[in-house]
Amino acid sequence: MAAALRLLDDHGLADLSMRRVAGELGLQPSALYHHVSNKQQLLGLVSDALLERAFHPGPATTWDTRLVAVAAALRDALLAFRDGAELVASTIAFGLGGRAPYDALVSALDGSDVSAGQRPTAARTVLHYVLGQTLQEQTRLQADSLGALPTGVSGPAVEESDFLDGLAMVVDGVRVRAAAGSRVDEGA
Amino acid sequence: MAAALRLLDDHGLADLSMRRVAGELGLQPSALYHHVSNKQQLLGLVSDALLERAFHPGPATTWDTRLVAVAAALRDALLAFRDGAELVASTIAFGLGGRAPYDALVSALDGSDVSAGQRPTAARTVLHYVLGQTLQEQTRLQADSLGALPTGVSGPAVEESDFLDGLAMVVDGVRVRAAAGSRVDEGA
DNA sequence: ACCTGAACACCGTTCAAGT
DNA sequence: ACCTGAACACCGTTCAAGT
Repeated sequence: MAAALRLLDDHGLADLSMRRVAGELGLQPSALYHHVSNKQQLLGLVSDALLERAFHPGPATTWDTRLVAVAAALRDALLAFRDGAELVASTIAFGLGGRAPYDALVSALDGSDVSAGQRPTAARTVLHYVLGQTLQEQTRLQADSLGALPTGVSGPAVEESDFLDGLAMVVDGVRVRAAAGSRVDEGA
Repeated sequence: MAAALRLLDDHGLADLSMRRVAGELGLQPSALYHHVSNKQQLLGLVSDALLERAFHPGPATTWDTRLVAVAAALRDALLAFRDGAELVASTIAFGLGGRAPYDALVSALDGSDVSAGQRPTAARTVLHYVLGQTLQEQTRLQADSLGALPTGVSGPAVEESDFLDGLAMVVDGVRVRAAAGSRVDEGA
């Protein structure tokens, strides 16, 4: 995992091949198949290793600040490694890793008025937002670092506020459900 | 494009290689490089061709029903081709195609109280939700079609209601912004 | 303008064989 | 249990050469 993460961060996801990982370890490619049954599974393990090292949401008191904190921590983790968003998004989509972020989002809703039935929906929605937005961000950042000069010396991190704006919208959507839940309670 | 879409739908994205597309046309692989500068560009064109054939949102009167209609039409388009969600999501993420859905979402907000500055954010948020959710849905559908027996004869399209539930949450988030916009107007 | 033929530098995966 | 060596069936891309 250490070798794979080093390879990922130094050369990108495209170079994270079975042959290169094996080479990094001084092994033949076929040796990896004694520890993993195919490349997708290895990528799932690398994705989990990345999250273990970089995904550390801090504590927060209310459910909505917790949701924002988990989302921001996930974005930070994905941006901490080259192609991190692409790797984690794809392993999550194919269900071979990256369950920690989803679980953290569901836990963030503990003590909220969002009904138990709606929490998976809320968690998935926030997760899709963070993955999609961060993937696009990271792709653009890497395109810029290869592309033309920084024509506008464009200033720092225009993207972070974009991220937080969209995130606030999603959280507002969840809040509407929380309000509906508490109204039902009050009505009962 | 017709050959590529046939290949995609019959054999999946993994088999949509330059060599297979060329073979389908009775050409050498190198011949494709006279029409396209690399594989990513070709995938962008295939993605746009897919959307042209399958993405047809119907008309709707209010901005929020329009948003839902565009989102549902996009989901339908992605599900209409094998690996459609994966193809379109990746070309959109890398900025090589699939601009039509984003544009349609922005247009859907015409006449809403969402401010001009917030419309791109709202459109991106809905777009990320649809792509992420549909990718996960399609992946699971295809895993099921290969995997074990339908143990529960599980009933039709549990996923569609999941999709609509999450979509409603996102649209609620946008609605909060629309309400904020109209309140500003009333206040002035 | 459009295509062929051949080559370069890679892939993931399998499998017999070794220790 | 863990690994090597060799092979199979592929990749994307380049480039001289043809018409």
